[in-house]
Amino acid sequence: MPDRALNSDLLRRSPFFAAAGEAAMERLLRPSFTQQLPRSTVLFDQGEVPNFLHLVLAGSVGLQARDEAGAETIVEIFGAGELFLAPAAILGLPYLASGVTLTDVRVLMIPADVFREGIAQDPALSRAMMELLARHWRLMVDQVVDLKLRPAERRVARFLARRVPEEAGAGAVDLQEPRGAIAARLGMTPETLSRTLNALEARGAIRLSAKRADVVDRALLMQTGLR
Amino acid sequence: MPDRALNSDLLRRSPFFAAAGEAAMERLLRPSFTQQLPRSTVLFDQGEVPNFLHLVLAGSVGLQARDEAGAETIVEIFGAGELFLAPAAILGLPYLASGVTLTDVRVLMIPADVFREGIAQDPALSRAMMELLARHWRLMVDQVVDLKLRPAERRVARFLARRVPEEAGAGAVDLQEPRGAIAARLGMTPETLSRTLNALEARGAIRLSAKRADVVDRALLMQTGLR
DNA sequence: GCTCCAACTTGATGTGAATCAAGCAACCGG
DNA sequence: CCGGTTGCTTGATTCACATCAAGTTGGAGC
Repeated sequence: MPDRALNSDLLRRSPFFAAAGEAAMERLLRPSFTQQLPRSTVLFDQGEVPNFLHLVLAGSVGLQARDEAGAETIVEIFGAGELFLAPAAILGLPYLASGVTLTDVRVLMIPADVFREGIAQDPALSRAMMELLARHWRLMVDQVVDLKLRPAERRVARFLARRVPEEAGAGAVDLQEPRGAIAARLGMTPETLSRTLNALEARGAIRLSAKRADVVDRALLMQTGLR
Repeated sequence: MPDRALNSDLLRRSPFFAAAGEAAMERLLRPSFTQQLPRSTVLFDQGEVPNFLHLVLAGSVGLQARDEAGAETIVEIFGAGELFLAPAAILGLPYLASGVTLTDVRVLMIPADVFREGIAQDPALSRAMMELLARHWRLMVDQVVDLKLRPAERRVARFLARRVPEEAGAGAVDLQEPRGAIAARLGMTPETLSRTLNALEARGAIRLSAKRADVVDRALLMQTGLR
């Protein structure tokens, strides 16, 4: 099956499975299955106990948290190749956020018990897991710093820049996920995001088209004078 | 040495060593040593490569991040019994924040290489580490939700409430660390923190004295109508 | 094609918290 | 005891961003 081959190629490339090794990958994959889901599907709900780990094969998934008043936000967006296990699976605690598809999505569903057995027995897998957790912790630290120190325009600029290959001076950034989701991830309203993107375009740093933003000048985008 | 006995008791109680087991604890502790440091000491600096893991024995330590413009904030505050290894040690990457003592502090310094060997060889330790990372990830998720959804007064209320035993209706919260540090941890200025604490006192939820806040009415403090 | 609805943008106004600017207590060394 | 520094509070003002309120655009369904 060509599709299956394509998937396993993506998996092998993912930093997680690269570190875990073929054996662990084989072991986790055997009892797993993929699912094709339309946008706005709830993968799991805040408060549930995890039965699966999710690995995004295509599209993107948002971690959506709801506070006591019912207000919602997106904590993080995970794209193709990312395993986002919500450490809930490790701790055996209820999710503290929901998983919602932000685009049409293909996900690999890995049974949580198989995974738990795996990390108990396979040191390479457990090592890979630790590295994944460490990286994810750092992502969140970075976001906290972003929210505390940087104004909206700068957050948007960084968000776009991070999606362009490091060394490239320019590149296209897909914005397939709804504006509202991106805005929530960045801690602002859709209105503010819209205005900010326009401002960056006016500055000549990006060019907007339908579902993408073309980074024209990375240096300009990241310019520190940027408010 | 009575001091040593006291420490090891604290250590045994810490969720990390409780999970890691006596053997791992013994192994990590042998090559470690403690240090007594005055307030405002830098334990390690953003950008450095980690040589030690730190376990707070007394006092509190702040994870302080600096952005490109030189502005600073406190990402998290760690208190007695907490191992805060900045996953840098696992990944072997430079710290993305500095560690600064917010009070007089006693810390246990665990050599990073001993720790790395430990997690490679001892499954119980590696398991404990994973759980620690998972818990820390959740702390950061919680903080992101806080910053995105809750106004200043509510953040302060939650911060105070989290420091009172769950089931207790009232209790004293130590505010030993400088106001500026607490404000930064909460993503606000010292001025705003000061005003907010006054507002909570006016509301009758807390009573302020020198270096502490007495939670008088936990329910009132966490009241959802609270702006 | 036209209609309807959701997603997004654009504009006008409001506001929570930052900033700016004094005060004021506690603490230190002399 | 006293001048100076440091940390905190209090008050006046400003501003970045949210909120509220129309547009506008683009599909999806018929």
